[in-house]
Amino acid sequence: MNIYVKSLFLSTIKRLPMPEPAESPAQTIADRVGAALMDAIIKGKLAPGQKINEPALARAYSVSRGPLREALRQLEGLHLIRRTPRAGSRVVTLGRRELVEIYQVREALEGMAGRLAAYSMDAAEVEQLEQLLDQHAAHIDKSKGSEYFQYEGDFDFHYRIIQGSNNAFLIDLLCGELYQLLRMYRHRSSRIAYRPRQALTEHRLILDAIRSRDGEYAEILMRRHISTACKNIEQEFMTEEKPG
Amino acid sequence: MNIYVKSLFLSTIKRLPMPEPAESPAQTIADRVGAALMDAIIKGKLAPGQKINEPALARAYSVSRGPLREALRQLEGLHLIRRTPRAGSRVVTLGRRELVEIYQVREALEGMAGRLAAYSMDAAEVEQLEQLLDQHAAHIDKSKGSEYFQYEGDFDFHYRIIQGSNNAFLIDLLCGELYQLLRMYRHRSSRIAYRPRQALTEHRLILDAIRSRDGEYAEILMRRHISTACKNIEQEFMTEEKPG
DNA sequence: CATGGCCAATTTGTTGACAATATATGTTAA
DNA sequence: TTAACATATATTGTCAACAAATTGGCCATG
Repeated sequence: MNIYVKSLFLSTIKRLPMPEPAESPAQTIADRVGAALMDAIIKGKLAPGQKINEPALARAYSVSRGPLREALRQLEGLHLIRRTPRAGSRVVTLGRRELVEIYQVREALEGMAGRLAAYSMDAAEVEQLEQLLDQHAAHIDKSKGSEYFQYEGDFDFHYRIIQGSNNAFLIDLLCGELYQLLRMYRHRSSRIAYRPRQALTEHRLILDAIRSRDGEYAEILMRRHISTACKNIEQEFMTEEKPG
Repeated sequence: MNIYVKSLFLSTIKRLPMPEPAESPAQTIADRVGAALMDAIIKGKLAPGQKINEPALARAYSVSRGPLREALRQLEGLHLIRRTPRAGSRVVTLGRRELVEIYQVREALEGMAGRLAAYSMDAAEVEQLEQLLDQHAAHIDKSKGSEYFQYEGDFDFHYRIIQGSNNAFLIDLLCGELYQLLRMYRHRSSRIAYRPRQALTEHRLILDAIRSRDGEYAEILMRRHISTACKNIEQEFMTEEKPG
């Protein structure tokens, strides 16, 4: 009996120093083609509503249909494609209705993330967040052109707050599936009126609320911030549908 | 996806490992084995943390490994299994921390569902909901024993409110992935102190708020209701961990 | 001219075999 | 005995071929 316990104990110690192969490129083909497809869908290379031809796609990515089909299952879980049992898969079509629905959910979840972050983030994380916003301010003052960076920076801010919520399930939900859909909208209306200065101001307010550990206020501010963003994109949709 | 939900709440218990193809002819093998695995995980036939052996499982369900792997990808999206690239998949382990995390998300999302339902449900749906609660009351008065029905009834109530939210994305999120995890907890602590009378009372309050189109109040009541449920299950966990 | 059924061709679903990798076992040296 | 190494087994990942089913076109018919 002692022998069992001892050897078991030692073996567990031996495995502990081994870090999780998080960064190692030990990804499978299915994972890689899944990521590639995700990128292609978000960037519009696969148009919304487009039918997915498995043999053709497999040839395009130089893989077999097995991993491809696994990737498609994964993308279905991310709401990026819709498949009907024996009729094939299509890239999801995101309209104005879906925009509002997704942003309603996002408002609730990221509002919660803001509240939780106010309770869970430590001083160092808050400090880093402030530095991030300083960088954003510098970028805005310097170059008006680089809109792309503004978007990425916006994502970065929200991303860190979500991470700061310290709720693994929430993090998974927001970063895993919801954000891919958001990126799809972003890419589509890339010439949107983003107003980086207003966004930065709102970000600073949220940061202040988090720093003073006012979770409820952080949630309110985050919800307003997201609600505003939704209205901006929605307006873009209107001008898109009625180009007159 | 809808098929899952349907079979869930009609509470038809299948003893066969896989649903007969005749009942779901439009489904693919991967879908059927996915549903069967989901059921097996939720019911504990595949223990939490258990390693998944693909050849063995494939033999058990009389399928090839292709569809099985597709099903595993799907289950991974539902957070029911976790897979590491070349080391295989394991059934997810749900502890107390995960319970709180999931219920935090549930509280936010179902609270929102309650609010939206107050604005979107029509009079007929409200009426049907009231009839459902009347049935629950009758069941509680008649038979104290059938705890199982109480649970199913609880799910049914929440399910209808979610549907009433009229937000397809929210419906998909709550009914699709979150509810499977909830069912897993429920099955694990099946002897939980459920208190159907208190739940029914709270349900009636929520219904009243919806009927009077008071979305904010419906949200508050729903959040409290879910928060209470979480505390109940959490207490069960404590007695489980410290059986003294 | 429209409609309905039939046939062919493309596409999806599935399978079993093959290759690459990780896990387990057994052996040897310290 | 422990630790490290080498081998062997088992399991995961991948592929190409097979089976089933849907889509589209075509022809015949009302």
